[in-house]
Amino acid sequence: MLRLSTKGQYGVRAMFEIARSCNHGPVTIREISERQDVSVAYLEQILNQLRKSGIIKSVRGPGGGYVLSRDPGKVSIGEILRELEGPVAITSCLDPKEGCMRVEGCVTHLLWKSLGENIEAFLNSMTLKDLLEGNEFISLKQRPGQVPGNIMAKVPDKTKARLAS
Amino acid sequence: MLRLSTKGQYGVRAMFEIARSCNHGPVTIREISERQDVSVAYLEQILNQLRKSGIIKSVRGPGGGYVLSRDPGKVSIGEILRELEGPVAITSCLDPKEGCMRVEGCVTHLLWKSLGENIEAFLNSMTLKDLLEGNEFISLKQRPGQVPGNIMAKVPDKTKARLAS
DNA sequence: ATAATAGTCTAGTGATTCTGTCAAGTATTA
DNA sequence: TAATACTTGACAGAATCACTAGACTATTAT
Ligand code: FES
Ligand code: FES
Repeated sequence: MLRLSTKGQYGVRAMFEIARSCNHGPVTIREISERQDVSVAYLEQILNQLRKSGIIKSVRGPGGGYVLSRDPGKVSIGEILRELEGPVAITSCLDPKEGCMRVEGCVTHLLWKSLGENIEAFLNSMTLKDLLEGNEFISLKQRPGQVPGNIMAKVPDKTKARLAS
Repeated sequence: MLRLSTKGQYGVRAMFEIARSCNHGPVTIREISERQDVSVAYLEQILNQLRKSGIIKSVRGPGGGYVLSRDPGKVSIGEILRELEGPVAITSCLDPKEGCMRVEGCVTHLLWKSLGENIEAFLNSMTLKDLLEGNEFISLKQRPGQVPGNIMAKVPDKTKARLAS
């Protein structure tokens, strides 16, 4: 349940690639495609949508590609996903475009609303910088009984190597 | 993004109706249908699935209907949804039935995993009893700056009346 | 017995959304 | 002017969703 579409997933992975090269000039769609195993044609769609929102900028012609408009620390995962898939809306009742006549007196409405707010807070608190640093597994909230632990403990060696390069 | 199917939503609302009458004998599908505006035929499917999981029991014949197998406080929303829609799986990579070859070295895998665990914890912490008491809007976690406040403050009068009866 | 009540089970179907592909075009640079 | 790269809109197959239909079984009251 609660699956994210591939569009959103690929979008975040593409943004990671752009963020990773933010000090090395623009990244081409082809490069992103090769590094993340997503077709060029599909990425075109996704990146275009993100460009229109102003989150990334494009450079045309030879040597061109995509660059971040902002600091990686200022781009949240929530923002990327909202642009590609619309706002979090667990139920149609909570979708600004739809709504519901039964909200008043509905026993579950606040439940879904609360869950949605939780998710949104999580996604907004996570940025591309966290992804670059391998911090993505730090939950927004530590539940009772859970201990933070060593930040790099769970990061695979492979990832460490890529991040170091 | 991240929409819950109507099946899950209706399932929780149906379970609420069964829980509400847990001291008044079985509830018929017809009653649930009328109180929650869901078709009898669709509810048949949903309740049958929940019955097979053992979460509710059925009584056939006149005067029959459905009853809870357990205390409302022992039935979590997570359990209901898991039964109807499978486990939380933000991405196919996290779905026990699918998986992914790229997990090692994938920069987003832990992000989605962490989000999924957060959601699951929220859903598991919420029970039918909370719904009956109108506590459903208490977020699992109070974020910094948020104050708990009066528990019944946001509950509509309509709901209060229904809960009192 | 039998009629009425109420749950059980299996299929199937139209609508929608998802997950892409394709092709023709525009802008920039060497 | 050729090569590189992004831009845009249309479209199509597959999968999932959100139900509906219909035939069947079990229980109780009369
Ligand atoms: S059914 Fe729409 S708010 Fe509950
Ligand atoms: S793509 Fe499957 S784990 Fe990241």
